[in-house]
Amino acid sequence: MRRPCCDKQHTNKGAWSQQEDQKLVDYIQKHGEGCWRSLPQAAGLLRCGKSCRLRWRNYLRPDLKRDGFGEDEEDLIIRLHALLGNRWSLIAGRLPGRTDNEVKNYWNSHIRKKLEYSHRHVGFTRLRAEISAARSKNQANDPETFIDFNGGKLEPTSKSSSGINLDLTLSIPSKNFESSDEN
DNA sequence: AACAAATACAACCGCCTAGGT
DNA sequence: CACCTAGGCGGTTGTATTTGT
Repeated sequence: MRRPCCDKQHTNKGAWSQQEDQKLVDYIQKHGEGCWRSLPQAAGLLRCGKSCRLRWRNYLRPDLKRDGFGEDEEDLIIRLHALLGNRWSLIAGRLPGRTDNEVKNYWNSHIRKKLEYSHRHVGFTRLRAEISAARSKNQANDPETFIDFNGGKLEPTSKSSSGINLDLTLSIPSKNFESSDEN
């Protein structure tokens, strides 16, 4: 049996209050991130360490964007998802100010529906064909190689108008590569 | 106006893995 | 090596809000 990450009987659950947020922010500003297990007690929070980490990373971090996703970002998510599947943290790593949770939620609630529509109406099918061709070309050369995949075309590095880094230099994972983008 | 259904997103859960011993 | 732990991840759930009837 796995030991629970904390004593759940003595922790709060559910939505965070403003006071809890403030305690967490204050503590991290003073001491920095790290040692999430001991943080709740040190910060005076009745929360599980994992919960603190999640709250900080997904909501309280000062570098997070809180506005909606732009077209550039949406396009990049679609392309990255076609390459990587549901590896949300990798995808989020390419989107400054975005979290894996945010990207995942956005995918599930917005993009997936759009793509279901697009699948039925040509456009996205063509994009996937391009991606697939790029993939097999790179794998054929050397399975360990890197893909330079810029905006769906094999072109040199560039940045989009909104400053998103579109230089998709990605090491191809050996397993689960043909992952769940068919749903 | 009242209710139901759909949507959006914050948060939780359990598994996996890297690193330390 | 095997074992343990903390941190990270993706899937899923819970709930507040919005939209439709």
